[in-house]
Amino acid sequence: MKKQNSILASLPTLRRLPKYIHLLKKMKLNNVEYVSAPLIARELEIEAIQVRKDLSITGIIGKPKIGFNLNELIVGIEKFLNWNNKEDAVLIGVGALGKAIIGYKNFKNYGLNIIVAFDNDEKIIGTKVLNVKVLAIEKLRELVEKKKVKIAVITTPAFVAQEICDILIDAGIKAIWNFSPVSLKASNNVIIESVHLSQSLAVLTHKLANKTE
Amino acid sequence: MKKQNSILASLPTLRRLPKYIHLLKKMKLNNVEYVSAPLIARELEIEAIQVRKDLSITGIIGKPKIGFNLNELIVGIEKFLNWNNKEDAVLIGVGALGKAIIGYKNFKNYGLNIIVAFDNDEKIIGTKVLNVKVLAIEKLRELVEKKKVKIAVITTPAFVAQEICDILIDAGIKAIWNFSPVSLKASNNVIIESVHLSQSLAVLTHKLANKTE
DNA sequence: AACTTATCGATATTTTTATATCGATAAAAA
DNA sequence: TTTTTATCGATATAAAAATATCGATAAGTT
Repeated sequence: MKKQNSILASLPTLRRLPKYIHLLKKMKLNNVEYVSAPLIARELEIEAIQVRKDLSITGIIGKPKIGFNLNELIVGIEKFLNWNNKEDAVLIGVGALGKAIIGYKNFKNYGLNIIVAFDNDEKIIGTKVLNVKVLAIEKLRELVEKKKVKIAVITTPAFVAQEICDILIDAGIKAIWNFSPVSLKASNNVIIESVHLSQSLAVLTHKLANKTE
Repeated sequence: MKKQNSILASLPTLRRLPKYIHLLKKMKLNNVEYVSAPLIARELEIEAIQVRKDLSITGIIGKPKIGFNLNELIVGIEKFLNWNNKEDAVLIGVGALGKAIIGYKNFKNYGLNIIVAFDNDEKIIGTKVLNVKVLAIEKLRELVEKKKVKIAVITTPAFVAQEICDILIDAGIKAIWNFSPVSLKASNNVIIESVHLSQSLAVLTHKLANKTE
């Protein structure tokens, strides 16, 4: 039986790819044309061999002594991540975090296009956050079904997150980007990708507490 | 020579610890007294053995057939992460994301106490975001030095992040929680922990594009 | 009180990820 | 044109993390 939601790269590799894109785009502004693995490695403070191995997954091949063509590489990575196809998405929970995500217009370069937001607060329903309309939660299901939206962003308080998740999946959502501090339960043909800020904070606080000097 | 910023647990373990805390605190509300590794594993959809191994690092020992004392475990993990000591922190960049972080009052339970924020926008300098004063960037260095603040949160736009980082380190900051999409450069006795949302999004978009059904 | 059971914690194995090695190649220099 | 050089990409090794195994133990059952 084929594994569901299989990925073609290891998670660590997948997570490094956006770093390469960031760096490459920055270099592009300086009209750099070719970039080598050792150069990228130096900039990002990782090993050259790891860069080469990560990049190999895109199929882009480099030239000895010179490196990789910058544009080819950017396009190759973006294709691999499917960032060339901007997927429509809905966002649920227009609190401070929700607004921040909507405001982060760069996400369009990351394949994510938030077309509409939902909330249950009468005061903001009907308003707009940077061209993104805020609708009542009741309209969520209908819109997702009608527009065949595949991606949802959950930025609600924890206590409603699972409920929203259930509605979304029932309406046909295929992938959820979850910012609520909850382990969402869903059938495993739905992709759940969570950002738990506490995880990152745990690394920081523990390291700080055990600093040697 | 001793390795700098050494940690006593692997990064994957460190990142799972907050998940355990979340679950355990939720269980505590239901007056659960003991919790076993297999039970935690089922809830979080990971392997029991991994839970046991992760928890062993706290030194808390469990009883066969019963499991671990819930309260002991919570306290044990929190101590390990140093979340029992609330460290004062400053936040720089009071945009939508900065406000979201300030508003996330739970961070106090995660050892982080944001005492003051900084921005360069005249319109918000002098105002408050949920009891947190917003001061001018110019006062950053002085305050950090005077109050001996160790942690800073960077939620500025990308193009000023490195500059702010340099000021912070010069003022004596020991750890930076970075939300800007930039690889901050710093001497390696300073802890930099970055939240790059594009990393998480890369995992999601790639998985969605390669979904088998 | 003896037996059964679930889970613990220590040790061993497997899997995954990162790093090292090295011949091949193409650009630049001699 | 030949030589030198830096980097590529394939294969091999090492390190890290996840998972399996198993005797020990204490709660619950007979």
